[in-house]
Amino acid sequence: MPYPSQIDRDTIVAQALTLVEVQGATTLTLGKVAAALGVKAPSLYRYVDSKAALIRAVNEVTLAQLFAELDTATDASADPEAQFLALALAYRRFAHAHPQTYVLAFTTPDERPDENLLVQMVLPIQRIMAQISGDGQSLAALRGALALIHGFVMLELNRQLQRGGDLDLAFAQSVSAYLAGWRVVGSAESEAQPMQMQLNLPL
Amino acid sequence: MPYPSQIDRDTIVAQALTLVEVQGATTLTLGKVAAALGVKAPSLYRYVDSKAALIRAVNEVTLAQLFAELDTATDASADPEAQFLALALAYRRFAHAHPQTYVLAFTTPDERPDENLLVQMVLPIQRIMAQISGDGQSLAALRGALALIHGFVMLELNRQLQRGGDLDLAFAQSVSAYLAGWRVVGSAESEAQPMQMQLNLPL
DNA sequence: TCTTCATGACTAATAATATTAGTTTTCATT
DNA sequence: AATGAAAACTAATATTATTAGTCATGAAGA
Repeated sequence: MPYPSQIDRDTIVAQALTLVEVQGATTLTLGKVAAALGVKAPSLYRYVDSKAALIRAVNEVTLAQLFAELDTATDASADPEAQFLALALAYRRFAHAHPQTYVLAFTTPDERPDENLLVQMVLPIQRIMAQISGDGQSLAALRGALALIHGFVMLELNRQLQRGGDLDLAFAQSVSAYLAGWRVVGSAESEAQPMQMQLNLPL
Repeated sequence: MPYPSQIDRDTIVAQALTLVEVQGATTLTLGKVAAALGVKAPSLYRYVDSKAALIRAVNEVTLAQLFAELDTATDASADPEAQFLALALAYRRFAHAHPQTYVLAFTTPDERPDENLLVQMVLPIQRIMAQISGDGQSLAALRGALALIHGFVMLELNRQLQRGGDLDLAFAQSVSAYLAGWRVVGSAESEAQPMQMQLNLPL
C-alpha cells in the first residue's frame, strides 16, 4: 500500500505542535514531522509554505488554545479582583501545561503569530482590568498586568527562579499586590507621582 | 601577508555580539563572524567549542553589561522606592539599547547563561526590595518585580504592545503600582489574603 | 645560520536540513 | 480501458555546522 497517506495541513500542524511539546522546539525538523505522519519531508510543502510558516501555524494554535482556556476561566459572577486572579492562574496553568509551545509562541523572533490573535486573547483580561483601574489608566494597567503574568511565567519556564520557596504563592501574592497598587492609584487618580519620580532619577 | 590574523576568544565573542545586535540573532552564522574578522569559519573552533558555546558566551557578556548598568544606576542616598524605580528604568533602558542581545540572553532555550550570573545581576534589586517588603516576603516580592520588569520589556521588544499610548508612563505607573501594592501587603503582614483567594477560585 | 616544532590559520570533506525540480503512483472520471 | 489531476516520491542544490588533515609562520635551540 504505497502512496496514499492522505495528510492535511491541520494534521501536520498538530503533529508539529506535539513534537515541539515533547522534544523541544530547537530539535524540530521537517523530516521528523513527515516521518511521524508516514511521509517524506518534501511532501509537506504541498500544505505548508516553509518551516517558518509551519512554526507560525503552530504558534497560532497555541494562542488559540490559551485564548480558549482563558475564556473558560472567566466567571462573571465573581468580583473583578477574584476574576482577574482566576485569569492569571489559568494563564499560568496553561503555560505550565504547555511549556515548550508557550515559550515558542512568545519568543520566536520572526514567526510571531498574527497580532489580532494577541488582541483577542487579551480581551477577557482587559474587560476586567477596566473595572479595577480607572478608565484612563486601564490600558496601562492591562499592559503591566500582562507583563507581570507573562514575565513571571517566562522566568519560571526558563528556570530562572531557582532559589526555592513557594512559587505558586509568590505568583498569587505578586498579582494581588499589583492589583492592590492599581486600586490605590486608580482611586487617587494621581498619575503625577510616577511622572515626577521618573524625572527625578539619575542617568 | 598570509596567515597571522591573530584573533582571540574575546574578539570573536565581541564580534558575534555586534553582529547579533545589528543583523539579528537568527541570521548569525559562524561564516559571518569569521569573515568580519578576516578569517575562515573553521578557524573559530580553536577558540570556541561550538556555535552554541559562542552564543552562550555572547549571552554572558550581555548579562555582565546589564549587571554593570544596574550597578551604575544605584544611588544609596535616595529612598528605597526611588532607588527601585531607578533600577527598573535603567533595566528597561538597557533592553531598549540592546534589544537583540537582550532577547537572545533571556530566551535562548538551551544556551542560557550561567545561573550565578543571573543571581549576581539581581543583587542590587534584591537589596532594595528587602527594604520595601517585609523580610519574609522579600524573595516573592523580588520575583514579581523581575517578572513585571522583564515581562514588560519582552512584550515591548516583541512588538506586542502596539495600541499606542505612552509606554514610558505605563511602565513607571505599573512598577509604582506594584511597589505600592507590596507596601500595603508588607505592612499588613497578611499573607493570608492571597492564599485564601487562591483557594477560592474556580477551576 | 639552519632545523625543528608548536601555533594558528587553511582547504577539503561530512552530515544535517531546508528547499526546489522533476517523476511516479493512484484513482476517479470519462 | 484511457486519461489526468492529486499527492506522494526521488534526486538534486544550497547552506551551515563541524571534523580531519595540511601548510605557513616565527621562535627556540643546535
